[in-house]
Amino acid sequence: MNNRLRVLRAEKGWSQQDLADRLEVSRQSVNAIETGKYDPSLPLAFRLADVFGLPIESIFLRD
Amino acid sequence: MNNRLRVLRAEKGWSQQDLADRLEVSRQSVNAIETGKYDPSLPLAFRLADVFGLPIESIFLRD
DNA sequence: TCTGAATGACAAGCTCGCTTTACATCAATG
DNA sequence: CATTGATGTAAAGCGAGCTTGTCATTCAGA
Repeated sequence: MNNRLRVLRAEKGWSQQDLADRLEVSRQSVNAIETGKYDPSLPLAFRLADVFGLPIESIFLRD
Repeated sequence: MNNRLRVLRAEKGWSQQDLADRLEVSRQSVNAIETGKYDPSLPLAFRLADVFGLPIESIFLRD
């Protein structure tokens, strides 16, 4: 799964730690997801959608 | 996470095995997700969205 | 009745998602 | 320089997601 997290986070001007705090996960988790090490769980994907105010399908892309 | 899988599957007239085949997962996984034992991974949630032709957010509900 | 399809559930085992802790690199700023 | 903030990465550990295999129950139909 490809994702647009890095771009979306940059648009908000947030550090990985800022985003991690909003999501209530560790900074390493944010980093691992951004760098494509693994996909987030479904609940975490929903929290990302909420934080960015976007549907899940516009943050994560099939492929 | 609450989900509407049981209803959606019934609308299609599919057995758990039918849905499992389309998703390429085991019948036990479909059953476990329907009965709320755990949430699907994000890639599997995308496959469910594709199979039902619906956005993820209309299949899985925050809660 | 008997059989087969559908469902629910359990166990063991593997990998993935996430944690904490820790260390290294790089850029900017004093 | 020395420091600080942001980022990348790694290791160990735990629970979640998914597998195969198996068994029990229910219900429709020959």
